[in-house]
Order: sequence, then C-alpha cells, then structure tokens
Amino acid sequence: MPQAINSGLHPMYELFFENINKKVALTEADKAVIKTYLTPKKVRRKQYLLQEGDVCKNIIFVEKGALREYSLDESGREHILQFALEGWAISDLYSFLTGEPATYAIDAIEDSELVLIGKSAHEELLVKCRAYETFTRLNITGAYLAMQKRLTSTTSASLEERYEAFVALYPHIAERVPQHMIASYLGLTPETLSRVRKRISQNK
Amino acid sequence: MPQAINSGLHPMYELFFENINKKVALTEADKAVIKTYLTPKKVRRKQYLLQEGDVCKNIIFVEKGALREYSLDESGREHILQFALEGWAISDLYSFLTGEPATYAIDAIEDSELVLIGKSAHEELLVKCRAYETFTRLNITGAYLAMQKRLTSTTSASLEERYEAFVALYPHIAERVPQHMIASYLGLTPETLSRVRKRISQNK
DNA sequence: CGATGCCTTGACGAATGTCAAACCGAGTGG
DNA sequence: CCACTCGGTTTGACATTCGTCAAGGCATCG
Repeated sequence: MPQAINSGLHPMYELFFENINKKVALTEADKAVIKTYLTPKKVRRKQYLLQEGDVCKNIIFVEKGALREYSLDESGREHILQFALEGWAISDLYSFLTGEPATYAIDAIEDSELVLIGKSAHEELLVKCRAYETFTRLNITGAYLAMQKRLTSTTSASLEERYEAFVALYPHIAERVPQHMIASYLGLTPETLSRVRKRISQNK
Repeated sequence: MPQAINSGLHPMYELFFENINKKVALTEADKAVIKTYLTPKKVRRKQYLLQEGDVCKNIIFVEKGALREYSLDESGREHILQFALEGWAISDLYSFLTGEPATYAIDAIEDSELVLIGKSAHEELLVKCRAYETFTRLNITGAYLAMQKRLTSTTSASLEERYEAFVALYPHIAERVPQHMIASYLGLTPETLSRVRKRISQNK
C-alpha cells in the first residue's frame, strides 16, 4: 500500500522538492537533510494558519489547496496581500524573521495539504545547505519582482487593465477564488470589480 | 596626498563595504575579491543611468547623492518606484537579471557618486563569494519587506497616514527631494499632496 | 529685473466607495 | 420535487474623494 505510506507515515513532499529543483540542483544528500526539517499539515477550509498578533512560526508551502494572507484595517476590512495555490509558499515573513507579532493573517480558502518549515529549521538549513540558501534567494527575488510589477500596475494602469492582467497572470486563482477576494487583492470593493468586469464584457 | 589617491586612482568604496558589513561579516580576502569587480562612476543632476527600453547592465550603489527609478505610463506621466540616497542600491532588477529591455528609467536627482556592479561581476560574486550571496539575499529580503509594507499602506491607510509614514520612515528623502516626486512615489498628484499636507498642518 | 521651477489654491468633473436591495445558484431540509 | 436559506454577485442611487485644469504666488538664478 504505497499510497498509504506516502500520505501518512512518510510524506513525500513531491511538489515541494519539484519546486526547489526548478531553481537549484539538489543532491540526494541535500534532499535528505531538508526532509528532516519539514512537517506536513492538513487544514480545513476557513482554518487559520496564522492570526494577527501571533508570531509567525513557519513558512508554509502549499502541496494542495489554496491559502490567502491578508491584513485588517481600522474598519475591519480585509486586504488580501497574497494567494498561495499548489506550489507556492506563504508566510508573514517579517514576523517570521523578527519574531514580532504578525500584522497579517493567513487562512485556508480550501481544504489544504501543507508543508511547514519552522524558524530554527529555516536558519539551520540556510547555513548547512547552500542550495537551500540559493533557493531562498531566488525565491524571494521572484516574489520581489512580482510585487514590484503589482505596485507599478496599481499606480499606472486602469482598473480594466489591472483586472485583465491579474486573470492573465493567475488564471487558476481567478477560476478558484471568489471574486470579492480578487477585488480585495486588487484594492477595490466587490461592487467596483463587478462593474469593471461588466465594462470589459461590453467592450467585446 | 591620500585624498587624491582615494577618490581617483584607488577608490575606497567605504560606504559600500560598510553597508555589506552591516549584514554579513566580510573577510579581507572577500573584500579584496569584491573590489576587483566594482566600477566607480560620477554623474550630474538629471543624468540618466538607465533609460526605458535599454537593458539594465548594472546594480548601482549610491556613495553620495540621490537617484530615482520610475516608470512612464501611456500618458507620459512618471511614477516613481524608488529613491536611492547614500547607502542604497538601485537597479531595474528584472531587466538586469533577464536581459530584457528595462521598463523603468533611473536618473540622478542630485550630482552623485556611484559604484557599479555589472551582471557578470554579480553572477561570479554570487558563486565565488558566499558572503556576497548572503548579503544579496538579505538585501532583497529587506527590499521585499519594505515594498510589502508600502503596498499594504496603499490599500489600508488614508493619504494623511501614508504621507506621515513616509516622512517618518524616510526623513532624509522628504528633506532633500521635491514634493512633486514624493507625490509621485505615493501615487498622487502634486495638488493632492499639497492638500494632504495642508489638512495635516491644520489638525495640529 | 525677468524667467523658471515648484508649490498652492480654487472650481469643477469623473471615478470610485457606500448603502441598500434584488438576483442567482448551490446546497439543505421538508 | 419543491421551497428555503445562504454566500456571492449584480444593480441602482447617492456621496465623497481625488484628479484636472487654470491661475497665482514665491523663491532662486541668471
């Protein structure tokens, strides 16, 4: 019953390693070392992985499912900072690195299967395993560039352009996630996004 | 005449190394290796370091002076992505890393003294010198966190809060840079920023 | 002294948010 | 099988905020 073994006692972390391997070459030894630091976790829809005010203890990698990270403003409104589908990592990085209380919350949009990397694990891996450090560097660089693009589009593009760019860039998110969350990600109200979509469909 | 030697034939890159040393411990050997890859450059106010459409060939570190990086939208309006004062690095990172034409321009707000790191230099240093890779990782992580904060404040905070947070975080920029550029950085028109400042001063 | 760049002020219009209601489809229980 | 509920989306009327355009003021520098 290899299936039972894989998903239970000896998780394989397949997507996780596939993801690393896209960016750096891992030896089997590296892989074995890294594996010892990982913790699998399953969560239900709507379950919190991190609440505002708690310290973020993990970097969370999504093997299956969908998560979101968001902040709450003074009026209690949610502002989504990031989605994470299969193959993505998510964390309140500032809280994770500094130990300060988190300013963001993370919860599950769907039932999900995750891989957790704790802080001491992360720190040790950075030192012990150069491939892990390189992977981390490349990962954060990619995240930085993506966010830079997002910031630029916020100030330079029309709502129509921004929404269409989002759908083009993340078609799977647009399919799976309710629209009011996409509105939140784009910094709009659900009503405005609805009207934007209407305008787009009319101009075709 | 040590002064003449320092600034001319044998630049010292003092601020540059001080900056690295804040994040990682550099051996003298590291330092010597890195030095061989650096190029000093002086520019005048308004001079371009990068124009939209050109490939970005360097990471630019500011020893003295002030630079800005900005994009142009369809209407020709400038949107400032980043300032760089003494001790800061700036680049169109996407263009630098991929070799694609730059989508941002960089120019000097004041006469400036710079240190350039070319692409092959950067790549070799990443491999040859682990301290340099670690520095790069920490640097980009800091830039990522700062941008994340900026993005969040864009969607969650009032204009007053955003302007005051900017001044609190970057007092030296607020002092030295014309206000219409700060407006551009914040994503506002100069008129609106002027009114925001007026409202702030009235509520005191 | 006149030009220039930058900041401010005012009047106005357009875009987006707000609030309320209606709609729609999926799942649930009668 | 139908009616109901619930979350999510759409629509409408209205208020607010910010951008636009135009003018004026003020300092700096030739």
